[in-house]
Amino acid sequence: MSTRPAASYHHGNLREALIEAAIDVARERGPDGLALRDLARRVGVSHNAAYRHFADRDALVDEVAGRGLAALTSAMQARLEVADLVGDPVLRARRRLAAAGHGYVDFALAEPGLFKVLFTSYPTPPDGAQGAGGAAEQDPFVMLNACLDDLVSVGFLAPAARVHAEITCWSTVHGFAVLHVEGPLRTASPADREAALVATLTAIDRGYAASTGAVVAPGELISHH
Amino acid sequence: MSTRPAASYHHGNLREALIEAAIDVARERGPDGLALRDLARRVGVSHNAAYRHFADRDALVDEVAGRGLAALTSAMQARLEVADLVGDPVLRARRRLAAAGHGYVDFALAEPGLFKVLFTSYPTPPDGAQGAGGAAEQDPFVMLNACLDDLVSVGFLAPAARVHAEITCWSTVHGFAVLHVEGPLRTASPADREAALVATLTAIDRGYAASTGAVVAPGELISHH
DNA sequence: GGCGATATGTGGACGCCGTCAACATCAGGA
DNA sequence: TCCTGATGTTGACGGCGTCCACATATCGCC
Repeated sequence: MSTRPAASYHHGNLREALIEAAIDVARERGPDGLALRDLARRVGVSHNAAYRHFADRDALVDEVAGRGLAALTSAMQARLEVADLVGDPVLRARRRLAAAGHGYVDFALAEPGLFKVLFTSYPTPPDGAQGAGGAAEQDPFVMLNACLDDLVSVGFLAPAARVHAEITCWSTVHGFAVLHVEGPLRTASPADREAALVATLTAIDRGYAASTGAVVAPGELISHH
Repeated sequence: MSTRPAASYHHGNLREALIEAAIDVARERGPDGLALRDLARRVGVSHNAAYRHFADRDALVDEVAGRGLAALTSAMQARLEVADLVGDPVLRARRRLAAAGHGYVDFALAEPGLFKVLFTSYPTPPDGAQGAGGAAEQDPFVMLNACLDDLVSVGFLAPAARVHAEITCWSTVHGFAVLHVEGPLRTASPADREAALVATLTAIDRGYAASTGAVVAPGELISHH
């Protein structure tokens, strides 16, 4: 009867039920609201039952973080795909970088709980990126590097300025997200937030244009929705 | 006997003792390691004694965050003062912005525990900055704005690019700190970290130079230690 | 078909934690 | 001197993560 994994034994497949409940709680209350006993109570099972599927609380949180990472990746990829519609290769590459950043921040603001959980156990990227196993190719960090490599190959970003650019871009976008999600700027209005984000993405674009002396026109970076 | 506030009554002045113990713990274990009962145990007083001086745990954490903010401010100010020694006004203004960012990141890496506590309760800046009360003038956000205004007045940063620049700079530097202190880049070597930070500060400088077409020479931004 | 190994879930206990309520003790002013 | 308020103590409650012993359902093997 391995064709029906659900609705068997005491609970069914409890592991997945726990994870789904954990995602719900994480979205509402963030990582600190995640409690094994509370989760067990919600699923209708007694405390300690979770220990048959997770070594400890951190293991469950890691699982939620993995799902959150996949969601973040999807959000970024959706943004990247609309940027791909641009005809001009240079503008397309520039829009792709801005889209990746925009998707990153939008996800953080749309799902603050998942975003916080995500960064309680994010895999260290420098090694995990080069795996041939396919899954790593959808990692946000890998996507960012691809965008930057594109910018170099179309001649918008100078190779010398490419060095450490992934750190700079990630830092900017991540800092913007953290400051607005749980930091001192969390009280900013959505309009101010969006304006500041566009200004920030534009500043990065302008800086990279300067590395090759490329000419940029104002307002062409952000797609007119 | 109000001239000797210490060494009186049951404990002396317990409030300060608790705060100092809390700072020690926060430096070692970060905000999650801060427990009222543990602190009381360390100070040699029974649990609940802290409730005569703090409304709840958050109030104590806020106090530690305040001390941490002062320490961050001092670290940044020390960096700013060495940048002030530069003769040329334009280079001085550029170095001041880089120094502010460098000091911010260095503090985060030198005191990761305090840095994390700091951002569990950081005051929202847009209003708190304009107080005439003197204390706000040493706020890091105010210092950053002053650096950016300097860049505009010496003609290095275009007024149009000044808009939202404080958000961009803060985001970049804060994201860099967070990613390296508690994030996915926490395993980076100190050498890589420093190189990436210099590259990031340089990228910001280059981008702002482009706003007015100012000419920059490579390597002149970071002071030769 | 039956039986034992294994996987899964239960109940209890321990020691943390924050917090509230009641009680004890000390300082200083009326 | 004695009362009042500030300060510290003891006890309790519920919640948490985690370990242990026990119960029960499932599956493989004979």
